[in-house]
Amino acid sequence: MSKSKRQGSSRRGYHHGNLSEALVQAALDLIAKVGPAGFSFAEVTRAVGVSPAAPYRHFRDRDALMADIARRGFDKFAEELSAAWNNGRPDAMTAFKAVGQAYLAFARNEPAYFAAMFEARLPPASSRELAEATDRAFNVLRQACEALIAGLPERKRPPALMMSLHVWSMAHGIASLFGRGDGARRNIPMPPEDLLEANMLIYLDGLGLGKD
Amino acid sequence: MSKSKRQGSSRRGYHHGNLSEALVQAALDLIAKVGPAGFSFAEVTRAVGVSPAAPYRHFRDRDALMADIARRGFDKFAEELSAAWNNGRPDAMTAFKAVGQAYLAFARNEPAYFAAMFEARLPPASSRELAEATDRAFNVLRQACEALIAGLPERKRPPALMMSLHVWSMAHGIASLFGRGDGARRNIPMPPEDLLEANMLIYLDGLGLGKD
DNA sequence: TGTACATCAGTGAACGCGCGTTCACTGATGTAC
DNA sequence: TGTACATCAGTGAACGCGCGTTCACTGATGTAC
Repeated sequence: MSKSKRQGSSRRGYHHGNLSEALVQAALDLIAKVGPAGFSFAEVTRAVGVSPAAPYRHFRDRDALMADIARRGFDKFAEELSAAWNNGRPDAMTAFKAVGQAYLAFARNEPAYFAAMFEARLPPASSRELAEATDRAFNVLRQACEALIAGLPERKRPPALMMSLHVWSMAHGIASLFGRGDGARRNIPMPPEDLLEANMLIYLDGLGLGKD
Repeated sequence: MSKSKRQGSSRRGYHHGNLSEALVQAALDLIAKVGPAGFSFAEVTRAVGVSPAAPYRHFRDRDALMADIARRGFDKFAEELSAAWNNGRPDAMTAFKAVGQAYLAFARNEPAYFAAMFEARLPPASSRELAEATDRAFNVLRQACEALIAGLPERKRPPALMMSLHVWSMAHGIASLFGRGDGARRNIPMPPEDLLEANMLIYLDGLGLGKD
C-alpha cells in the first residue's frame, strides 16, 4: 500500500511498456460487456491503471481508439477466414463450409470485435487502414466463391461478386441474429452452425453445386 | 419572447396533450442521427420543449422508453410484412417476394426503428409486449414459408421453422449490411433489393421451388 | 564506464459539460353536486 | 349554469456523477561522447 498502486499485473512502473496494447484489450473487455457505444475512455484507463490522460499519447481521441479496434478486428477476421479456407484444401466444398463456420466462430468467440466492426457506427471510411482490412476479409469470401463456381460450366456460373455478397449476408444474418457470444443473441432451438450449414447447402444446390 | 417558450408546434400550453407520443417521435429522430446508444433522455425533452422531468410521468426511465420504441417498431414491422404478404395473394411466390422486399423497405425507411429493434442492446426479454411484437413479426415470415412449401411433396418439404430462420437471416443480413437508411450502410454496386431477390430465388431453387 | 542531455511516456489536477433522476410545487382539467 | 375539489401532467431547481480533454509537469530511458 505504498504511493504506487499497481493494478494491472503487467504494469512495469512509471512507464507501462505496452500501453496501447493494454488499452485495446481493456476496451475489448468493456465492449463485450456494455457495447461499443457504452464504453468510456475513462473506464478503460481505470481498468489498465493509468491516469486518464495517458491514452492521448497513443490515440488522438476516443474515436481513434474505436477505429483501431475495428481495424484489428477485421485483420483478425481476415486471418481466421483465410486459415479456414486453407487455400481450398482438402477440396473447395469442404473449405468453403469451413469459412462459413469460421464466420460464426468469430462472432461467438469475439463478440467485442464483432460489435466494434459492425455496430460501432464509425464514421464511414473512418480510416484507410480500416477500409483495407475490411476488404481483405471480404476477399477471402470472394476467393472461396470463385474457386467453388470454377467447376460450373461457364454459362451456368453466377457472378462471383453477387455470390460473395450472398454468402456474406447469410453468414452475417445468422451470426448477428443468433450466433453472437454476447447478450444480443436471440435463442433458437438449434445451433447456429447447423442453421448456416443447411442454408449454405440449399443455396449451393440452387446454384447447381449440389451433391457432386 | 414572454415567459412561455413554445418550441414544438404541437405544444398546447401547460399540458402537452400527447407527450408520450411526442417523446417517442423525438427519440426516433435522435436515434436516426446518433444511434440507439447515443441519444439522451435530456436531449429528447429539449427537442419536445418540456422540462427534463416531464417524461417520468410516461416512462419509468430511459430504458423503458427504448423498450417501448422497439416494441412499436416490431408492431409496425409486423404490420408492414403482413400487408406485403397480403394473405398469399395473388399467389404464394409473388407474395413471398413482396415480404422480402418489405423487410428491406422497412430497414431503409425506418432506420431508427430498425436500430432500436436490433441494435439497442435491450435487456433480453425486456418486456412481454416487446417479445410478443417480435413474435408477431416473425410469424408473418413463418406463415409465408409454410404457404410456399405447401406445394411441395411432403417428403421434400423442409422444416418450416428452419426455412423461416433462413429467410429471416438472408433478409436481415442484406438489410443490415447494405440496405439501411442511415450512415451504417455499406456500398455495393447493385441495389440491395436485387441482391435479396436473387438470393431468395437461388435459395428457393435449392429447395425445389424453382420456376413452376 | 560515466555523465550530460534529449526524448519519451507517463502524472494528476483541473476545466466545463451534459447526464439521469428526485423533489416539492403548481397550473390545467374534469367531475360531482 | 356555477362552484368546490380531486386528479392529473406538467415545472424548474437541484443533486451528484462521470465524462473527454487540456495542461504544465516529471520520472524513466536511451544515446553521444
